[in-house]
Amino acid sequence: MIKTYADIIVDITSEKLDRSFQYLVPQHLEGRLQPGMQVQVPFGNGGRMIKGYVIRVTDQPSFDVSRMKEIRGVETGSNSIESRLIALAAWMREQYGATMIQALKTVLPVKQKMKQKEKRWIRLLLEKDEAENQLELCRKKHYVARQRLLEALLENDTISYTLAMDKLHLTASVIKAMENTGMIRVQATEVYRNPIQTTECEQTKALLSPAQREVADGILNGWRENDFRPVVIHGVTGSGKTQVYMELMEEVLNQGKQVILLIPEIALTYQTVQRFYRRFGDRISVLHSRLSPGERSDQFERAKKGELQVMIGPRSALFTPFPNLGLIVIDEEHETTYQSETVPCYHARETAIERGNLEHCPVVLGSATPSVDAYYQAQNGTYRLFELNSRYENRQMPKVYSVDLRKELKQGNRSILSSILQEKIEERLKKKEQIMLFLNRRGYAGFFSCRSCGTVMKCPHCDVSLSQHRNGKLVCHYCGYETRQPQQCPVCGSPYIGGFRAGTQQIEEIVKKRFPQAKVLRMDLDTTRKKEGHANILAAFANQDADILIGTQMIVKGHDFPKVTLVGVLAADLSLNINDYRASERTFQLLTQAAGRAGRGEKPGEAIIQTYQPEHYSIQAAMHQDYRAFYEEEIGYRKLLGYPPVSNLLAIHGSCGNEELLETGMQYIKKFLNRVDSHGQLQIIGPADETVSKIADMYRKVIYIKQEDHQLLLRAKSRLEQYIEVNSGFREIRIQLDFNH
DNA sequence: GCGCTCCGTGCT
DNA sequence: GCACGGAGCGCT
Repeated sequence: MIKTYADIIVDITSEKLDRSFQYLVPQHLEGRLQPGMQVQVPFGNGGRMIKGYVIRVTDQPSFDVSRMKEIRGVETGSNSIESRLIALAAWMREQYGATMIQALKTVLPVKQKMKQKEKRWIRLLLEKDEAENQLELCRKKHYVARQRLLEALLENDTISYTLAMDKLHLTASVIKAMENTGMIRVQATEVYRNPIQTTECEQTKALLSPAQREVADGILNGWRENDFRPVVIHGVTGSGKTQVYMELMEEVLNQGKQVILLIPEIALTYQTVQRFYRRFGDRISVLHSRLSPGERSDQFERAKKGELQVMIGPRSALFTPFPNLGLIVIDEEHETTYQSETVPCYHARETAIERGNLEHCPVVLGSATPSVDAYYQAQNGTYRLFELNSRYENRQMPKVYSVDLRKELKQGNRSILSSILQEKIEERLKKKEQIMLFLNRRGYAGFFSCRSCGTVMKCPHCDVSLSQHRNGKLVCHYCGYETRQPQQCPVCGSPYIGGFRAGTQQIEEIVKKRFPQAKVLRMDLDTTRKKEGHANILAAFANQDADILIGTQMIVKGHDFPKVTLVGVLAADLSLNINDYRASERTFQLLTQAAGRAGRGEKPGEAIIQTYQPEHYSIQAAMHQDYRAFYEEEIGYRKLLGYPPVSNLLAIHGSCGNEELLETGMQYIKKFLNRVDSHGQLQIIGPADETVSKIADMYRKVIYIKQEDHQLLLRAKSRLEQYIEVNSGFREIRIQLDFNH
């Protein structure tokens, strides 16, 4: 019989203990222990019993067995929210190649490191006039300390204890004495701050259209028949998916369960939240990136205690510790922001589905342009598919035209605005309707180059070109390197050196020059940097303080401007040229979403897509607003080349300051993989330079492995992880594994 | 997080 | 020479 060992994370919130400890598995627990289970283990010199969570069971000890202690017992009610979330973290670790600690940190609420020094408050117990009498009394008796405190309390009936001590120079004895007289009370309440501030609101309930009703009923009927497969709602832009979500949420809430609603951060605006608030009242709370870790964990704490029923937020809201989770909704499921950029690089959609599995709760994915991954699963029956094919109240879909910029150039128009677009803008301005101009900046850097020899100014630390900023500086977007704009080419000395014009600022200038009568707003990183800048611009445009809104991707996400009847996409195909198998998918989604901004009010809308590749299928499909056509074309291409979702793709990213060391390291990995893969089942590609081959002086290389069988790939991944851990040669190289990203 | 060790301080 | 206590270490 082989002995088994368990890696345990102890339940002590301290940076120092943020790693696993290995324990012996006693005979009676052998084979019964599962990751995520809660156990009792002796810890520390005193052998004091504490809670721990199993994160891995293995038959290979990685610690001196003679010094190892034994697991004492399994928690009987080992089904707490925490253990379910830890099981989710274990899955994330396995799936996305992270350490358990990294996974746990993303999943569990950040408990405050400062041992929540119970913040104490002093509260005035007296009525105002009575307090003033007391104050007068203190003045007479020259009780200066009491006087100061009363004055402060009259202004603000609760003040923090520490503030009273420091600012008002009081001593504990004074406060104690006053507390004994019954004038004040010292209390240690935790004050939760609800990030939503709103006025009283009636709980409104919009009637569903027949199409929405049908979708909602279809989904609910499935649940009643215990069909808990994930659901994809493919609803065209403006079809009112939100109302369907609300209907489903209502049903789940009525069963006494809780709901998580994920929204891309960029769409998480006051208006969106208000809509849900109006329907569900203060049972909801919102997470967003501006919340401090403390405020965030407050919200999680409230959710755990059952004070909240609905959590709305970006991908991190997925880990809300609801005791009885009944539904997870992911709006705009195709959005790239659901992919985490930091380790573990989890995808909220996949992780939500796993959490759904663990908690037996359904997951609903909604989008006007479903991700190819989700739609593929819906096609093969793993997910259920529902469609909303027309807009709410039968509003018309926008008419979409494409303009071939090559022809435009032949006809002598060198402007970024095609003649048709200029005409249409003119027309809308006359009719006092609004226009959105969308610049697809993905894959584009505002580079600065020499017109004579073609030298492009590059960052000395990264393999990217520098972008030109208005302040006369060139900036690297990867490492923040800055330099003055040179007056002449550093290579050939030519004075004809300058920025490649295509940024939003330049477009703003061009548009202002061409349409001097129009009021123009620009939304990009520069204009939204200020706090609330983002919301201010959107509000101004919604108020019709401007005729034209110019911006990058951030203007196309989910905003509803009823007066917009024309959307112009200035250079549709910039994102087609990036080196990524999802480039076509991203382009199609962006174009469809952008076009979908037009005609959301009473008047029908139009969209103009300017492109150099009008024949490309993702542009064709976006023009005809035909998702199916796009999907069929795209899935064929993915099948042919072995990309997800048809096949699985594991990326092994390596980065290192020493290029040679990196190359040999990556070659070793390749050799190892070839050894493991004795049957030649893995398709190993690389090592090759990353698209950006150097960032902040760290060279970057990548190996891709393609394999249809997910399990087979997972096995190769864990073998590789062990190999890297054991071989000290990899200490200098940062290796990051990434699944289907 | 908590008990244990180590070392400085101060008293005998 | 020893008792006390604060800081910091390590826990499987």
